[in-house]
Amino acid sequence: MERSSTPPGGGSRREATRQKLYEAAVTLIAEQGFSATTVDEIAERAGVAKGTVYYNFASKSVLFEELLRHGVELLTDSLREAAERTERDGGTKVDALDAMIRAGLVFISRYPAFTQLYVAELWRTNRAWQSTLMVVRQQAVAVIEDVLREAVASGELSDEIDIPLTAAAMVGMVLVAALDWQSFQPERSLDDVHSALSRLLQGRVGGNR
Amino acid sequence: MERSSTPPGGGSRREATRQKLYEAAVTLIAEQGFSATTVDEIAERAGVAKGTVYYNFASKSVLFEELLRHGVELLTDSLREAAERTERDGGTKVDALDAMIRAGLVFISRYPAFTQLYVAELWRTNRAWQSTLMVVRQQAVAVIEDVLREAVASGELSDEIDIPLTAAAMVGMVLVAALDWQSFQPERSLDDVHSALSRLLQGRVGGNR
DNA sequence: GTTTTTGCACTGACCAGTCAGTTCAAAAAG
DNA sequence: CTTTTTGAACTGACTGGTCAGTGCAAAAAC
Repeated sequence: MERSSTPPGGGSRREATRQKLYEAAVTLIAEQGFSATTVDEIAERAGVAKGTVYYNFASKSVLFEELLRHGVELLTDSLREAAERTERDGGTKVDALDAMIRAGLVFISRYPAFTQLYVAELWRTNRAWQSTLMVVRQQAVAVIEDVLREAVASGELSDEIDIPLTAAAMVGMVLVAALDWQSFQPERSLDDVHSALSRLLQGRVGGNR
Repeated sequence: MERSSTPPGGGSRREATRQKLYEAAVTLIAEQGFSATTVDEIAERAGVAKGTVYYNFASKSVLFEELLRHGVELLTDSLREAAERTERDGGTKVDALDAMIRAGLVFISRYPAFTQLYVAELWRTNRAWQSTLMVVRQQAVAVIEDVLREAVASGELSDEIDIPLTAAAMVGMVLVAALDWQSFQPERSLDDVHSALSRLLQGRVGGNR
């Protein structure tokens, strides 16, 4: 049983296998959806035997759930980090929001398949991993809501804004713009996309009254 | 042997069956996804035999494609109508955008399942109905882009805005805010949600510079 | 006005194929 | 030696699609 020497990452052998399975699963499920993706396909794409999948994960859906948790954790960390960095650098709260938008775009362009898959599952009901999804969603949205709340507290934003709705709208703005960017005009630069969204957020589109 | 005579409802018997199948399919697929939804389930929910599904549609995916076409047509008409009505009433282009946001919200609250399903499929690749989806997406986005373009032409909006990206961002804003509204705080009124989004569009959130 | 025919719309049992998950002996890796 | 992986065979439930047959109301025939 050939094995490709020591995995570059440094983790245990098992962890490396898990990672390969995540990567295989995420692209396949993003393309085809969870149900249409077979365990055989995942194993093949990852270059392991089917038995290995079941040695590492209890079931197909457990693999998927852990994938979701893993991915959203990356996103949440990245958003939080962006906000904190801005804070340290003496930026305003609005600057922090802007930095989070950029961080969101960076994340989506780095992990487009994960994003796709997440969006496709988020608003479904009656699925096994529904609760996992809710928890994980709340973690990510909370980061944005926190910054919005601070911005209101500091008087930077009007206290008339609706925090959860505004957060959701911002997520949607970034998500859809980024997915469209990736799918339909991938030649555009990240800065391009970011500046279009900044302009929208900062009210240089709709005219003010 | 003439068939034509119209049964009570108004449409032919066949059309009524098709409608029932659409309704059954849209909720099931929104909940579970395309592949996880069986033709047996669709038939049962619609109260017809499985054979009837295949009598009316060539295949499961054809049923789904026609469903997509049908739904997006409703949306597109509604958006266009909102924009035209505003125009007739002497509103500005920005007013038209605002009216379209409202029309979007109304549509989503009326057909949440369809919206869910559409979002879940839109960015997938390698699926049979990919091309249908693209066509239908373009129809809807074009309506928004047209109004944005007119607003720029009339000087109402800066000509520095990126039309396709701004349109995508607006779609995302409405989509995600509305889905979150439906899923997580359904008690909110449409006006509530609409005013939060208006505020965002019209730059009363991010502070101006 | 009664009987017969026609064909659309629908039915549901059935089939051939697919897939998640299991099993396990053996081999590789460490 | 222990942990991990392999790989192939197997199971049993499930699924998309098929097809011979039914019901029925309008049309045709008488």
